[in-house]
Amino acid sequence: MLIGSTIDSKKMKTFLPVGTCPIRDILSRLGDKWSLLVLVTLKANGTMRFSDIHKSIGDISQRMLTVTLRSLEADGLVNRKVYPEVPPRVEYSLTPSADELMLPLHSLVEWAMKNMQDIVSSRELYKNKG
Amino acid sequence: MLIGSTIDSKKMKTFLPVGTCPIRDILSRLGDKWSLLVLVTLKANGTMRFSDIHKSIGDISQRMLTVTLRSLEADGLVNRKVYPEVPPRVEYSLTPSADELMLPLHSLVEWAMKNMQDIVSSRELYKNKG
DNA sequence: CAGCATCCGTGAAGATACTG
DNA sequence: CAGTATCTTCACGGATGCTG
Repeated sequence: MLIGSTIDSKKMKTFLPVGTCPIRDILSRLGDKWSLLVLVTLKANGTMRFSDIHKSIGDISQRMLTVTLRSLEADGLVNRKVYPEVPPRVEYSLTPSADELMLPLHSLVEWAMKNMQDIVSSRELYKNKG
Repeated sequence: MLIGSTIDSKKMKTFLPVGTCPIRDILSRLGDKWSLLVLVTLKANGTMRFSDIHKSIGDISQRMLTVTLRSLEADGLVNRKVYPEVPPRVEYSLTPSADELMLPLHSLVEWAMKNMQDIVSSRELYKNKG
């Protein structure tokens, strides 16, 4: 449940604006083009170097991988460890917080797998008629 | 787990591009600015009219509410029932598919509630130092 | 290797006005 | 009431080039 309150005469539940609602905030973060994919990649492979994540995902640009990793790091979802070597080495891994996130995410993924066909069919139907 | 395969010598798990991956597809849908909020609003209030949803959410534009509802309808997540009256009345409700979605979503929300403070703190910390 | 800087195109979304 | 139409803005993300 989002943070809601009952404010009008109809007893209708309403919700806080995005700036103060944790769910809207977090979902919009995770819902960007790459965050989720980076998290799942790190989950699947454990600690990874920048170039490995890049190769693993394939169609992400260097810039967007950097941006995404920085954002996840800022949110405390990934650890970033720099080794002062030449050539440089940077390793990324999930934080405990992100590990916890994987469980709800997993059930969401299961829902998606289960309902994927229906959604595709529904879209097709909607497109061809309305 | 996303749809992955082991392709290179490092046994690194890789993932399919967005067009063919149900999870990336669905998450990007749900991760847009308003879909989730509309779904949760409908879950909390049951069947609702257009204007009620509009009032309940508050800061969504008429246009974006229409766009979002159409998208959810196309995906088979909301029912749209039009009553041929004057003035017109249109009622929206969740489909069974969307109802199922609420469970994984709920655990995601719980994670968000639980970790919200840490995330905010982490962001603050990141901003002030790096 | 792991990035940062810069430029730029595109689509998402807001504001406003109008309608059956 | 429940939209549609149009215009505009702006941030996301891609491409490219450079660097410690």
